[in-house]
Amino acid sequence: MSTQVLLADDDVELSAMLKEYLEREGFAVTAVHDGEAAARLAPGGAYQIVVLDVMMPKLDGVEALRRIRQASRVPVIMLTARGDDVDRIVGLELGADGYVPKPCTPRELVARLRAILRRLQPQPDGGPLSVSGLVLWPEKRHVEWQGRSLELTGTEFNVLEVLMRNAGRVVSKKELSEQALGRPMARFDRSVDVHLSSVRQKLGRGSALIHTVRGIGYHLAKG
Amino acid sequence: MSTQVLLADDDVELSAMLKEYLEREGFAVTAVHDGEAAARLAPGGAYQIVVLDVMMPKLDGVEALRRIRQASRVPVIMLTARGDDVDRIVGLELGADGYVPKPCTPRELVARLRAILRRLQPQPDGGPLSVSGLVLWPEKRHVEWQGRSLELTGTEFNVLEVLMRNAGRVVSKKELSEQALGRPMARFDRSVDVHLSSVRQKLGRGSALIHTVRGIGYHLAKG
DNA sequence: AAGCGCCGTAAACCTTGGGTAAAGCTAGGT
DNA sequence: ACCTAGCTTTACCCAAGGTTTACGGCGCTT
Repeated sequence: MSTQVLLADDDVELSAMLKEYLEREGFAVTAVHDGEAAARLAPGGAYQIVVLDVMMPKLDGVEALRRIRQASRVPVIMLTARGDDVDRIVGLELGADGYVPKPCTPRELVARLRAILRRLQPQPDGGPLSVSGLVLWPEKRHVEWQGRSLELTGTEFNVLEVLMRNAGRVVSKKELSEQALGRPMARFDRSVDVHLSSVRQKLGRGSALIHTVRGIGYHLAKG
Repeated sequence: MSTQVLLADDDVELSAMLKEYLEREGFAVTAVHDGEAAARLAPGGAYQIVVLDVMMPKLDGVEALRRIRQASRVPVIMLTARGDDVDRIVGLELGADGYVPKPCTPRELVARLRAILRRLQPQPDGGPLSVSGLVLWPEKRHVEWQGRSLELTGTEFNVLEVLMRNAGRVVSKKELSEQALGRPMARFDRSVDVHLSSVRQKLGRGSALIHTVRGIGYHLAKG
């Protein structure tokens, strides 16, 4: 089974060329030409990796990435103008897994794709996470607490997933903001607190599992 | 051979304190107090790592970094005002290798230095500290005494960590204030005493491990 | 033994951070 | 255009915890 790639770039000719090259290299490529389509298709689970051009009509790459991250942790590579470090930084903070300066040769892109995929392989994803009575299926976006299904919103789910992936250690609010909300934490930003509060409410008695570490972040008890 | 650090910060007192601490941690420190000197010395190859305050006379840290990067890839850590994401972004864009929010404890800075150096040239570090029945995990901010978890506040944890890192020798109250509270000790300042008192209470019988050395500081028994 | 300075610690004080309800704001759906 | 779900911001309150104060005790010095 070949690797499914979602390629989002508004330059139709360039896309075609990259697609052809990638397919010759053994990838299966779906090409779209605006950020909206990318944001719609990427989280569906059909793709192992997503390539996003930063400059795109309707929705630019950064905004598309933000939306994707609200629903999915699929690996994303950003294509940025060469030397545009700001886009690069913003992208990485929003949770991009890599970037490639543009213009680039198809070979550079493939090398980067392979590097990212190799780096992410060792994590045997896909199985459910299970921590002290909580069971979470990342792809199904479904959680259960002591066998009962929890009705969480997208962000609440992300918050809980990050905590479960790091069960047993303190996760800083900064990390939670970046990984679960997909953006750097700002001063006076209470969003993480509020989502966490909601998660606790929905957990009911189980809320005791999540321990506040004042001035740092939160901690999900393991074991 | 110890690691050569170039420290650039215009606050002379703070520099002296950081220098003292870094030297006790095994670094060799050269301190300068403006960006011009930093930019002149940093690229020479004499230093393994450079710490730059963003706010400095003559040449600010960002500009100094820019000049350094024209001539050298020496690792650079920026000291930025807490929460100033703009400086942070600009710094990273220009090729800084890390940043530390200010004010920070010397311990935070050292941790960051070690992290950067480790990332750039793999050196092991970071396991739990273990001293006569106490086990402390710095990253998890968790301590156990004879297998039982201790519920310490942030500062109490810092105090105990400093004592454990220096187990077997007397640690002065001045050092404790600087390293655990992150500020120089003032006259009539009893804060260290009070935190230490709390730690002892929570240690219960184990409080016997910590000896008061009248007129100097405290001593945590090793072995 | 008297005096002084240092320490232990309880308690007052005060600042900061977190919980959470509710208002504000989008984006998507109908 | 309106409605709705859900994320963010705001606002208020309370609690945690850091610092300062106060006082009592102990030890060293003379």
